Amino acid sequence: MIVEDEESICNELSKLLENNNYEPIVLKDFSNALNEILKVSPDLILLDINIPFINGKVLLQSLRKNSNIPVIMVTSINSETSEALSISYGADDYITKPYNPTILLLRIGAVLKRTMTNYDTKNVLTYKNLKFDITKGTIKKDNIEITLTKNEIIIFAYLLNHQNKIVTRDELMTAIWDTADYINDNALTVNINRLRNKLKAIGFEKAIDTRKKMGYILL
Amino acid sequence: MIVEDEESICNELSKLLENNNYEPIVLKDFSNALNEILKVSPDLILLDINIPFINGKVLLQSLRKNSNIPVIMVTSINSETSEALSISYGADDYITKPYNPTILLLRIGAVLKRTMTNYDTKNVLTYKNLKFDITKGTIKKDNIEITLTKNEIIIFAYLLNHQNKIVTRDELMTAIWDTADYINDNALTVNINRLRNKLKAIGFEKAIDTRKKMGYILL
DNA sequence: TTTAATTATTACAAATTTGTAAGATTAGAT
DNA sequence: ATCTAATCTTACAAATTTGTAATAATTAAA
Repeated sequence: MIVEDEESICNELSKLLENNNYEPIVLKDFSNALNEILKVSPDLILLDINIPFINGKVLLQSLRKNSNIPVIMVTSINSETSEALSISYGADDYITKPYNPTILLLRIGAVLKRTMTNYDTKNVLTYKNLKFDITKGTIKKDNIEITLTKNEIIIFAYLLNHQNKIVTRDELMTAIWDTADYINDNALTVNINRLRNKLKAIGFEKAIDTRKKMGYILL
Repeated sequence: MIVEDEESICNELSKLLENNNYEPIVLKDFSNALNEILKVSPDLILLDINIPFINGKVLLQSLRKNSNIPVIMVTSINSETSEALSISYGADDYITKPYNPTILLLRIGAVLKRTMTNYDTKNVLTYKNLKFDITKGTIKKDNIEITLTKNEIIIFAYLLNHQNKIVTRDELMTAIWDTADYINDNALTVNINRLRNKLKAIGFEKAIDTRKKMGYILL
């Protein structure tokens, strides 16, 4: 995700990233940046320190209260103080404008490599403003924590790994029982129902949407 | 992991990778390559197509029967046929010698980026010649599959994420119950015991080693 | 070699999870 | 607007998982 107000730079960056098999998203509404970031949940953020409405460092600080999404700070001034400050606010790396495309790509690769292997990115999936510990089967939102059972974990993980795509009932049944022609096809419905009730308890009433005759989708 | 017989190239590559925060391991014994690879379970393999004892392509083919570890093929001949063949044998990318260091780093970054985000790398951990589906809590070895319970999943995942390091009983208790001063400290011992029995059933009798007064270690 | 602390094993009861059945609701086709 | 197939809800019994306690085995220190 590119968080940057100069449109020419946004376009340049988008093209560069697309050509290297990334899927750049440009953040436009800075007034609601934090929510937007949490909603999209990008793999990495290129964050310009000088954006309108909100200071980049302040945004980073609030983001860090909810998320470990890797952030590379982008700034026009090359000062050691700036760099040190960015890192202390929770940035993963720091780069100055004008950037060298190759160097930028290498830094992105390095940050992703570093962050993709730690516990949190391997075992904790993020969905909006909640964190799903896939191993423990716990979902944390603010200070509330709920616990999922084995089948609920499988369903939620599957939906999360296919977010914004319709997932068929057969797919889910195969994920749980390794076969879709389960004796009682209602068993899935019941398990979905149980998961939904737990999600409702933490304020996600309409997270799992039914697409009749097609399947389910995690919004 | 570097699979290459020319020592000068090995040294060069190792230095390059170390300088970029990777942890290169050079494979020396080609006669037992497959087992060695599965034992080490590296994040990525640079595989020279012309190594002694075993043909690189054959090695890749046997590897793919057990593992999805990303592989970049290295060859001295630049032919489209070679490239197509490597990919068809299951390589993730292809590069020719002599390589440009920057390009190599970019390709490594690109391959890791691609592979780190798919289901198998996010939800399936590899341990020796078995695969642990962290979401379903199943361990597969050859054609045998065992199922772990919630606590066993937490313990095994924790040990796996701290492989070859001693893990204290307190750490494990905190991982399971969020607090180490659990009412009955024997509960952990019992759960370790249950996990060990299941691992024994698939031929991993001595995987979890006790380090008395210190904790446990996954070998 | 003996001793004491640490870790392992086993069986059991309580708690949780799961599938099932039976009935209620919903949405889309006619 | 009606009907029907698809999905949902609820309660219950069976199966699984879990912690506990009592006892056994092991290891490191004295």
